[in-house]
Amino acid sequence: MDILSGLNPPQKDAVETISGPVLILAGPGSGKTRVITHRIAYLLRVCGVKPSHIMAVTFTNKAAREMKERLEGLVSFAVKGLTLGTFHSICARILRRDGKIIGIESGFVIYDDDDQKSLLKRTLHDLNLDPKQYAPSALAAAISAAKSQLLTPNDYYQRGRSYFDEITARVYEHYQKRLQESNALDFDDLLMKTVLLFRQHPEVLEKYQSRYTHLLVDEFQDTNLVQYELIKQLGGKHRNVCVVGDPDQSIYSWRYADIRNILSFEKDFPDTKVILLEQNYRSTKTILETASKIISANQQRKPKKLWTDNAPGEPVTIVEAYNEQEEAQYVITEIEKLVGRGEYSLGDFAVMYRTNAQSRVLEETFIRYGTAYRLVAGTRFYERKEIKDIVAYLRLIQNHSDSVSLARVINVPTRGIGEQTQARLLNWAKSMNVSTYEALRTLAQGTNDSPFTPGTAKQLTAFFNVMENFTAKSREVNLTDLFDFVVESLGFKGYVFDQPEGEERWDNVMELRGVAQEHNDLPPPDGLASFLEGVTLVSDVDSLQEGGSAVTFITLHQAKGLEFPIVFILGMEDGLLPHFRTIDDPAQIEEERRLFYVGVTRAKKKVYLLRAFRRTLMGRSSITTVSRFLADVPGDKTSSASTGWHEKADFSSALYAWNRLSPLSDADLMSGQKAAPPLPSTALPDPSTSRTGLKAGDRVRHSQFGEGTVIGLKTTRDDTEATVAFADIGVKKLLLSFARLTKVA
DNA sequence: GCCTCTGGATTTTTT
DNA sequence: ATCCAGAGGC
Repeated sequence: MDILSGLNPPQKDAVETISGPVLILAGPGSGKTRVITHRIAYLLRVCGVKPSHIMAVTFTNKAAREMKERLEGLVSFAVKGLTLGTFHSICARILRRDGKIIGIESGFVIYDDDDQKSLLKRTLHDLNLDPKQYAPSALAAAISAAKSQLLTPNDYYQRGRSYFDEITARVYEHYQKRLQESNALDFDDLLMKTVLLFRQHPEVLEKYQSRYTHLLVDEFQDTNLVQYELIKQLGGKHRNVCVVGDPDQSIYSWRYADIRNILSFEKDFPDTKVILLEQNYRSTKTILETASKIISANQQRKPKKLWTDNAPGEPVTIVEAYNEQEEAQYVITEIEKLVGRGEYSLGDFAVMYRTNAQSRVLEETFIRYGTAYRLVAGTRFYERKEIKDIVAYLRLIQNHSDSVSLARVINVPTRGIGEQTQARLLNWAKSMNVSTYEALRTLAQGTNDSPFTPGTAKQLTAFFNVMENFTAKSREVNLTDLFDFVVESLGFKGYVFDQPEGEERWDNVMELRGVAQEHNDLPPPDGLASFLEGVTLVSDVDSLQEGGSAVTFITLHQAKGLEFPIVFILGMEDGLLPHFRTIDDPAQIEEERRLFYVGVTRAKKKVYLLRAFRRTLMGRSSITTVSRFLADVPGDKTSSASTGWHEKADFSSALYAWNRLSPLSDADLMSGQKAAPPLPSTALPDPSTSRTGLKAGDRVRHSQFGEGTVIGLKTTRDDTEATVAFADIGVKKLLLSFARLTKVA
């Protein structure tokens, strides 16, 4: 049987044990993804299970997409009807179909963190609470914590101890009311409401339980209580539940993931078969042994014995740079050296770090050297204002109750509806006990009982008519036509162009149009719905395209599940890794160590661990402390390198003391003591090359615009903008982080 | 009602 | 260092 060939005995076991609960404990690089895809293929091809009876849950949409591709490669036909996605996207689907019974309209919108924050602010305002005293972010965290433990506002009242708990309970309750009014759910609601739906309506649960005869859950160590509850509910009938995880890679406890789910699983499913995948196929012996040493420093864990047949390979290189600029320079120099030898290409390298802020220096340095890179996250496309505005219009079209979107767009582009008017409108709607949108309708129908002057009433009515017009259109035409209609009716182009970097913003809008186009084959209302869902539930890694000719910059968290031939881990300093916010809690330190472990085990061939002697954080430069984790890295597996600043500085110890005492800037200290940076800053930005490996003159292809020639590249704060001349469309400026430009030979 | 300026906060990780 | 919210001027 070809589905089983090439698997080792425990892998084979994991694929073939399809009845009853299975817990697969899979070490890094042990072929976990392979096992999952083969298992599904086995179910389909050998056991004759229908795709529609299988649910597979992944951590990211990207993982889901890749799994589908690999699966289809294996079974060599298109798999239709399989339920495959993240917990969030699967729950959204369930609630759209069956949420009505617990008061969720199928057209609900999903509020992201930004929307959540807006709504919380309004809630605070309603409750006469000072947002300075009760930080919306802290309340959001508390509410999210509550929801992750299935606590309703009522439960919260009963648990409340401190004054802050009391406040939180009140805010939570009111916030939920506001969400309900807006027909909106936040991320945590997607999970929690699904569990509640199943609890309150066993007949609905029964429907799903019967349908899904086989359940698979990846990254089980990072599930929270609600997700685990869902697994128990859905798998409760057939009990063919297979969960795959690695406690040593649990790094999301701050998102209320709970390792104890692994222990609970064996208790809740007493006949669980446990399968260990311990052979590593990814890394060299040196890397695997180093990683094992690191993780065995954790007290709260079960020891396990990972092994590999791979060659010993090269030592782990530990580097001490002078500061973060030099740290980045070392990375580049090393990469250029290895690429120069022809052994590796840029796509083989990943640079990993604890905090997103660390990517900045990397970017600056890579831009200066003209080395191609790609940053995961950073520029979050969907967080741009012009994008959020359009999306808010589209959301409001789908769901007139969406108060956050309404508030966002009612005066965009400016139509003379200011804060006063908006506050008055909210109050008026409240007094009539209708939604804001319905209040507008009343006004438009010509009531003489409104609190507005005729002029203001006219403005509001105009806005209402615009929305009605959009809504009518949305029922008739496909998504891009609707998109164009909205954008044109609003005069959005002119509006956007009047703002700084207008052209760039406009091109972003056009990129969004390109995304909309992908939903065009669905009939009118569905296209909009599926587009909006995709827009909210995407994550940053989802857009990462592996390989290619650029170095990957990525946080340690995002790196989970990925692999690269060569990995650099930056900022091996106490305060960064482990992060200073975790340092007084041993449990959290252990999680930081797991994070480090995840980073190291991403590497196939070689690992570099870097630290800086001095580092500037939040505007303050100070001398660092070596990460305590380096003490766990076995000395016989490492080699040290230096960027040479010790030797170049003749009085390094004096310099050290001086640094401690003197408030002089880095520039003062470094003059004459350290090699000058390779290029003066006036040489940036280099117009002829970009971090994506494109240069002026290259032929490229764009999904919408067709083929064109790059005529210029400009690096902005967090992105590269390419100016491309397209044959049919003319000259366009495109953001490379988003526009999928492929080079044509 | 809208725009600009300034002081204050802010940075851990994300579906 | 950078971003955001609130205050004050037009």
